[in-house]
Amino acid sequence: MQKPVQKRTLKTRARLLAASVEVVARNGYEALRVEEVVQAAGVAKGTFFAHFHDKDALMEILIGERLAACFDEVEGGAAPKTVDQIIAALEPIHSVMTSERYVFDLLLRYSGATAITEIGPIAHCFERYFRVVSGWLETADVRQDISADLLAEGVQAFAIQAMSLRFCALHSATTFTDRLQVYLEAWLTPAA
Amino acid sequence: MQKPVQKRTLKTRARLLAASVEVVARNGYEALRVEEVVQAAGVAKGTFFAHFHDKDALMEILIGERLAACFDEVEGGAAPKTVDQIIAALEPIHSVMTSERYVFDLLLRYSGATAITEIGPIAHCFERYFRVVSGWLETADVRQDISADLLAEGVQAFAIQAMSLRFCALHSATTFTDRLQVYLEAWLTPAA
DNA sequence: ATTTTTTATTGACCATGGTCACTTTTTGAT
DNA sequence: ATCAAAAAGTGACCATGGTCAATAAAAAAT
Repeated sequence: MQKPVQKRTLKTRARLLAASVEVVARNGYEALRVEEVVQAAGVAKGTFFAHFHDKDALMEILIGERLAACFDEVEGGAAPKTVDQIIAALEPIHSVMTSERYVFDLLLRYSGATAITEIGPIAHCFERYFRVVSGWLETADVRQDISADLLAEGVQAFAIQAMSLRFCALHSATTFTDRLQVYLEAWLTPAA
Repeated sequence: MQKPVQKRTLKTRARLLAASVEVVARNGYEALRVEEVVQAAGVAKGTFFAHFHDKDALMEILIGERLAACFDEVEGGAAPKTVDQIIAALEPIHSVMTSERYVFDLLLRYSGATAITEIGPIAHCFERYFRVVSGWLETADVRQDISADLLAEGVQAFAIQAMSLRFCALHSATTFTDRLQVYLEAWLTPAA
């Protein structure tokens, strides 16, 4: 996968990815079947697994790309200063992350790199989330007693918590945004 | 499943659970195969799925029971007052939760109730986690500007974050306990 | 006791992700 | 151009979770 020298390889991989995007567009991520993808791409099943270690690896790429596009957009704008602005700025990212329960579960599963040598697309996204938020917090209107990095880790933890509860029937009284706002105000601008 | 009136049903279910515990004891949760369980229990495969909706439902029960035992133990002790004491008190629970990556992933996946009518064993555990910690925080040496409930939600979020990073090769420099301590001090006793 | 009805069990079968020995294609050396 | 070696592709096959019509057992009705 590191050195796809042959032109054929690139073309096959591109066909597989294009077919996957198409299949996902039709029925969502969860409903994607490898069989469907290889048929749409016109290759054999074995070829799929020569290009992607497993189905999850393909999903990582697809979802990772979508999130990367979100990050590009988000980083294009001005750095948010307040809690409300931060939540608003992150909204497109959180929206994609919670677009499907299946997607969110997969994100959590691959949020950390298993081995140092292979940092997957999703782990990259979480790294980027951390860096972006940390960058904002350095000049934002927030508590200064702890580092922006630590604050950013907390923002990530609370965002994940709020997204988790979004899928939970028990806590559906509060909306995702409202909950995240309560969390982040308590975390970023404590009054104690 | 609600009304197992027949004695036979209870016996079969008990045999399946006992066999499962045995299988898990031998090779861990991840390696459990339904085929292995039904063979050990001496029943047909279909019987398994008449008693448990799917493999995950069995896992929820097994892991839920283990966690419940931890909670019983933890709740038996005195209420911790400081961050260090809280971390120490929760240690047995966090230990089980991170005993296997497979277990942790499953916990995250079922931490929320899908439907209000059916709160699974794992969702119950997280509810209990929340209640226990919230109870402690009411009389603990922590910030008082926000409710104990909100503080407890944060503790849960940070604990999950710390546990996640425990499985992440990128952030293995810091240990789980150290990281959680940094988080909770910043969350529960902010100096700003 | 016999029949009927409800409940539990069975195992052949299916769906789907993943493997691998073999074939085909490409590349590079002669 | 020809051939040997390397890379890519193939599809029959496997592993495993899950289904369901048929069967057996238990409970209720007669």
